[in-house]
Amino acid sequence: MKEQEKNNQKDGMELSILYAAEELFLEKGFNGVSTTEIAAKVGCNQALVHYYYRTKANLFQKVFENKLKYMVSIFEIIEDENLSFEERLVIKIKSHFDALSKEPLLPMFVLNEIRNNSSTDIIRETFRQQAPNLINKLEEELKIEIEAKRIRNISAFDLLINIISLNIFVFLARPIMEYVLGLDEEKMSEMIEHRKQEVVNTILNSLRP
Amino acid sequence: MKEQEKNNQKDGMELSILYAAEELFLEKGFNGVSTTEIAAKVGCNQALVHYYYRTKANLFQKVFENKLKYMVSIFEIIEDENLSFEERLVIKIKSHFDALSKEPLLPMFVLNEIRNNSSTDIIRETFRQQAPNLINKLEEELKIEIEAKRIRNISAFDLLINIISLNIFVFLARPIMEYVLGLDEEKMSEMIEHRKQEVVNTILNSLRP
DNA sequence: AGTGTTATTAATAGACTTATTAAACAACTC
DNA sequence: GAGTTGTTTAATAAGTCTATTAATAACACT
Repeated sequence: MKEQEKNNQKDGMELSILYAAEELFLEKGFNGVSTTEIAAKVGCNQALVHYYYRTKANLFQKVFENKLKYMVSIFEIIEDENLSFEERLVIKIKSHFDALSKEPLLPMFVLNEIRNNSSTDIIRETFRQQAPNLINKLEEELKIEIEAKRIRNISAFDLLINIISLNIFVFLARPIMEYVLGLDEEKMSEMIEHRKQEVVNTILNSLRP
Repeated sequence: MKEQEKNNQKDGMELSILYAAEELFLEKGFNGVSTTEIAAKVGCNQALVHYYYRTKANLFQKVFENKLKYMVSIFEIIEDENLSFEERLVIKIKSHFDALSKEPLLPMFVLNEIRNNSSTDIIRETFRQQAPNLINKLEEELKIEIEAKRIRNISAFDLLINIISLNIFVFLARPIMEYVLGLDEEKMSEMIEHRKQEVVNTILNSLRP
């Protein structure tokens, strides 16, 4: 509905299709969406989807690449040298969390499509490009802090996994929580905001020497 | 292959089908598996799947219920009154983690099928039966510890979420890690074992007052 | 206005899926 | 050994999905 008016008019049929596909794939995954459904959402003929993207897999790949890029870009955070390690860490955690808030379906989407081992190559490449850089940087920072006995001994890998685990979960489990806890939209975002702070507390506390 | 010989012979066609379905659904989800594929795995005619379970959805439901039961049963742990809170907590964390190790595909499976909002009723019921009981018990224990200033102030809900988040992630992200880090089977289980200890450390540390 | 190019649609082929049905088969009872 | 019951199979209806094709509409340019 919204996507339609946004881009249909002039330039945009190709993009409209991409955006509609994006939304649907995020919600239901590759197998859960048909090109017919995408066309219906855009309000165009189903053949048009194939006209622009040839195959469904092709279209999906485009969506997936975009999302994956966003997912890893989350971690590229501006480092402010004036701040302490702890202050920088808090910023990292919170901005990671906030980025997920903006795309709450992203974690499930990526994890699930990885399970379906579609497009493993893109994933491998994307992560291999980003992960080592990220970990090495963090490792250096940690070394200093650990040696100064300001935090306990922990590897960058473990710290990163801890942060990601804690940050991601609430978005993965959102549907469960909604009905198990019976939360409405508002209570839900309150809870999410609360979790953000709790993750920060947990991580910081867990790092004390 | 293994399932076939296990149960095909006498009593077992009905169960063979269930087990084959279980394995396939866990691996690929509802949409990713056809009754034809299930039959092929069992080595029987496709109509037989429907003979015993009428519909694919029906069969899936049976599998899902079983898995969901297992998932929540993980938390029903024998409480040893002689142990300290910390000791009991460590046991809980570790046995939760170990249970997941035995069914590493379970978290992804459950989370994903919840997203596809198939069978939301079963989920709601199952969790509503178990969750409050679990949380209340933990809440009581926590109260004592917090009042005695042995741990920081934290809600049972948050602690539970923290534990589950940290424990689950490594199984969700296993496929990613496998190729990103290039780990073989052995290195992988080493890493998993390492993570188990790291989760314990993180949780315990994070609870200190 | 006419011609060539691009965008869009309707129609449909071909592959697969679920589910049903009727018939073949096996096992067991009397 | 004929009949009854329950199990298994082959065949197939009905539907959906992807992808292609041929025909039409829209547009751009001279």
